[in-house]
Amino acid sequence: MGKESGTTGPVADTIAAAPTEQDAALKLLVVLSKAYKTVMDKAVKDMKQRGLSPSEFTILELLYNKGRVPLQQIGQKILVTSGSVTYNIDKLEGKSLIRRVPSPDDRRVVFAELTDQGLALLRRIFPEHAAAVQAIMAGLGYEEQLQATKLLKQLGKTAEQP
Amino acid sequence: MGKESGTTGPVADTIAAAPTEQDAALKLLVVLSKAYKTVMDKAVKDMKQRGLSPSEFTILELLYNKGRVPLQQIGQKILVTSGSVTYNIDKLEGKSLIRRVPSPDDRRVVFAELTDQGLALLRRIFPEHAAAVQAIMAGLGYEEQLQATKLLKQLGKTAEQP
DNA sequence: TTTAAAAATCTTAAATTTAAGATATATCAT
DNA sequence: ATGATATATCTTAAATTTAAGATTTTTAAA
Repeated sequence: MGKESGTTGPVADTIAAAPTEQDAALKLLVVLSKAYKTVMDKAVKDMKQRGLSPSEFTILELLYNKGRVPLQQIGQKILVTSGSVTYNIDKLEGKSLIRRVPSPDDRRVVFAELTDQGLALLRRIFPEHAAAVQAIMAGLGYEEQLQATKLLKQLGKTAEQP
Repeated sequence: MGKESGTTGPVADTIAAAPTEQDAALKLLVVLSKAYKTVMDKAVKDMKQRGLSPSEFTILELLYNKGRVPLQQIGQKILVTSGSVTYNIDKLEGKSLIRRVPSPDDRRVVFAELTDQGLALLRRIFPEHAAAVQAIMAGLGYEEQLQATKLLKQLGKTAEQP
């Protein structure tokens, strides 16, 4: 038996040779998953301490940055289904952190926007959260973070398959 | 009003200056999330076409690569809770793709291992899936994939906070 | 040995997400 | 205007995940 070779499969029993193209892709998927979950676990812990689920927090953050946003765009931005948007917007509205505002131009459209209370909350919470995220990402130096961002952006941009 | 500046926040109204350290960290989190979800969406689509949920598939893949694995280690490897492991192992056992094997050494421990049927399935499915993953990751070239893997591994390795 | 603490699996209920379809409105070509 | 198609939100049920705690077994100390 050869030495451990990560998640590369029953084949890879060579001595630290360069991975094949396919192995590189498979390994990237594994590492991406693990990094995402590890990082998210910590970020989520920070969010929950503030009484918000990750989806709730992400929506609030979006509204904080963008102002008034149609529900549909929220789903597109944070990549969840319309059902999930409705569910979370309901919860946030129940907490009086956001409000629904019907569009005057298009009666199908409903905007979400922060209430004064929601804005006040974010003004207080966001800097703390940002500091927490900074700490979470400290495994990479500044330049490495920029590099990772560039690569991940490129990876995420792969054309949608219709 | 300044030009669009991504998700950097209400502050960033400078002209494409270098992001602050905190902005770099926040942006990395956003880009990591999006890349993960975009990539996973496609990988999951591939898995579901084969009648398996992502968790089921990931567990099968793990057993395919590692052989007999204690349930607890499965949870650690794929980063889900023990409840989720039980749920998915039950489903896979129901499909006769894996079987539970009690450890002879430690009666608390239960191994999961592929059945002949499960092994046959993976031998057929895995190469196709690997090809799909390769296509999904094609947004990055080979060297870029290695680089991304290195960075993500480093990022995911941040020490656990007790 | 008895006890205390740790570890592994499972159970249960609640939380969350998705998938599919329903409804209302808008757009566009007739 | 009419009708067809597309879009936006919501509803519902099912699937999945988590959180918390129960049970069993192991380990180590007294």
